Amino acid sequence: MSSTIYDIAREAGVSIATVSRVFNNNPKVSPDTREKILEIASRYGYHPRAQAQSLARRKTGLITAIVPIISNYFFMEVLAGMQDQLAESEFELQISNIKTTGEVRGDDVRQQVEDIFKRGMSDGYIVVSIHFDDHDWDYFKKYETPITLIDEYYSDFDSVSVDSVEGAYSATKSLIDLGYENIAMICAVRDSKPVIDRSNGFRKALEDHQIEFSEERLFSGLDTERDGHTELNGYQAMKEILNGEESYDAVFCNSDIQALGALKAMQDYQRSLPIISFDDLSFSQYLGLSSMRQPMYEMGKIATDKIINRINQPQTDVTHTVFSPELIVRNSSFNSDAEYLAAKNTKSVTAGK
Amino acid sequence: MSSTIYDIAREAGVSIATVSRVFNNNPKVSPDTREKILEIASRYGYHPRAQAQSLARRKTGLITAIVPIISNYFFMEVLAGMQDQLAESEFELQISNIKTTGEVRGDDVRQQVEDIFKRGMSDGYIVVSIHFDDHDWDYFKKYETPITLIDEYYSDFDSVSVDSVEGAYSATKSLIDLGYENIAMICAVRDSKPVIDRSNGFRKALEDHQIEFSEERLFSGLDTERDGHTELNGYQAMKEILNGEESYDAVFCNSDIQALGALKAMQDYQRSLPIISFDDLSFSQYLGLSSMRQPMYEMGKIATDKIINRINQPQTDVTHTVFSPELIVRNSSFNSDAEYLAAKNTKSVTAGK
DNA sequence: CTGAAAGCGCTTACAG
DNA sequence: CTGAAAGCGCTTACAG
Repeated sequence: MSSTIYDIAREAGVSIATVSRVFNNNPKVSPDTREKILEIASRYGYHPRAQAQSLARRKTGLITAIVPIISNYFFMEVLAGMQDQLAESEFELQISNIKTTGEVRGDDVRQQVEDIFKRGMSDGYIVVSIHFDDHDWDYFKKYETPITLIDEYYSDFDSVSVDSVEGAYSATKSLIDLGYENIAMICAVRDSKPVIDRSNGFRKALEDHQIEFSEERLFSGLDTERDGHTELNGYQAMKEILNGEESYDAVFCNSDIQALGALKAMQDYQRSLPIISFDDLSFSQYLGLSSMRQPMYEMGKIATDKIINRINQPQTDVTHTVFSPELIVRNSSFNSDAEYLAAKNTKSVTAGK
Repeated sequence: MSSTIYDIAREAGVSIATVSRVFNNNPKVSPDTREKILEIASRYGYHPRAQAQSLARRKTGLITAIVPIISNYFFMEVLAGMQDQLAESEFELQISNIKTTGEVRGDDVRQQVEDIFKRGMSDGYIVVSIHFDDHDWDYFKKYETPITLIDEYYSDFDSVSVDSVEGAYSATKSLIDLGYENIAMICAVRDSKPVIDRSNGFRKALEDHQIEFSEERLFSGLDTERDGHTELNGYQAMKEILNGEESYDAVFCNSDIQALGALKAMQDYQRSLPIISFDDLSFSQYLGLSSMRQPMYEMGKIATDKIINRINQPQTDVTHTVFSPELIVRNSSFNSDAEYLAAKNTKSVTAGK
């Protein structure tokens, strides 16, 4: 394609080493030479080819975030944290999306992730919301490449996550504390990691408060796109709750995106049930939706910090950061706005920002 | 770091050329040799380094999507289209985010984009929702690299976009046809490209229907984050509309994300105004929000198709695809659900999916 | 079917 | 301050 270091060197009447030095900000180049080279380079639109540099330097200056398409909104907020943290570093961010739904099975997901590691494109990888068992993670150690996990835990890789079980427990408990007794949960695809954790927390909270748990309290929706983390899935699940025999008096919902659908179902069926969900995406505030807040931005920042440290200091001890999600109370927790306002004035409630 | 082609060749007792052939699926390798090499490679976790391959092949097999952080939700849907289209090709997708807001000025944005081109990381670039004047785009031609534009137009690069002016015109007209006469518009940062186009369409629709246009009909909100494409901005703008002297009877809103805030403002102030917005993000259906639909998924697909063609056939004629956005009518267009239901049964309304 | 060799576009001691 | 040369890890005609 375009010009190379040889073209510039020839034109400037110097060796390629000197041209290289100019672009690496090596101070040992005379001002005159430097200026001349810069001028010629800019005329030719020359810049060292990234691939050639990585090869010669034996490092790429890149960090790759590996993200399932599923994580959509969640990831957008994590991403912002990564960006901001990276801004002060010498690394650039690349994003690789992998498919985790549809006809794609577990093995296939592992293969996709492995392919990314194999290509050796980056100096380090931040893997977001991808869940494997210990055996699989263990297998990846053979690539000897720095890896940091977000929203997942494995003992030998740095990680940052939120305690989902505890989060679901507190959300459910807060509903119980508000006086609701017959609580349902909107799940998603039952064997997905978040659903397993959150339904466990839900169950435990009920049992700890002498409310009988049964599988029938769990509604999973029909849509399995993105493991059921869709508006449609939440709509379907809530519809089932509203139209069933049992009359539930409150709902804990697996994710904000599903809650959006659930809210719509309540509206369509002219029924209203208190609901608390999980994530606290940026739009939830505008829906008046109570939610367990995952500090996604911070998670992105911390993970980025960890991966950079590990790239620079491969031998440091592995660290795990686990956040306790915080409940953001908004009016969806209540049967009416009046109740919400009343509650806001007592200290039992953490006001939404 | 890990093993190279030399390690594998030595271990297998062959030349590196043979190892290379195996990984390039060159049929001219004896089955025995192939199997042996594959076995050894898998034991070592060997795979050709992407950087070295690109250098030797003089192509990277990569397509980079350059995206402003601003485009968030819009981009998520475009991305899905790119993924699906890429699945059948030999290319992989990389995403590069650039900052376009905060302290970052126009020149800085150009510099960020240029840096990406310069690094020469990819065989082609899809630039999403980044707006420059002709002079700047012209300047980029010197990189002689394939570029496709989404949500932007420049004569010498392939592009796919939506006619924003026309879209705003139809949205406004549909409000007028419904009988509203005193219509306000929620803008965002006034000199951003989408706002300029959409307010022009808005203005033209009013004027064509003998409704006087004035700058006072335009409400811009205070928040300038992401050029004002935020929930908060929409909230602020709607608050101003509701609390002003003038009593407007309907609102055209610059984007769905702002409409979300506007809806919340109506709720908080216990007032309801018919509203139509622009984008039709996936959640809008669940808000009952009428919106001009941008076919984002298709735009992603088409752009991907164009860039691949150009990489393979650099000399083809430049093509431009311009969509006319389609109005998706939901109940936010009306003063009450009853009106919506009534309208649904006449043919003047395109039903929401 | 296989190997020796040139080349991709850089960086970086080393020597001066 | 500058250059010659080796090396980064591959691919790909060319010759056999």
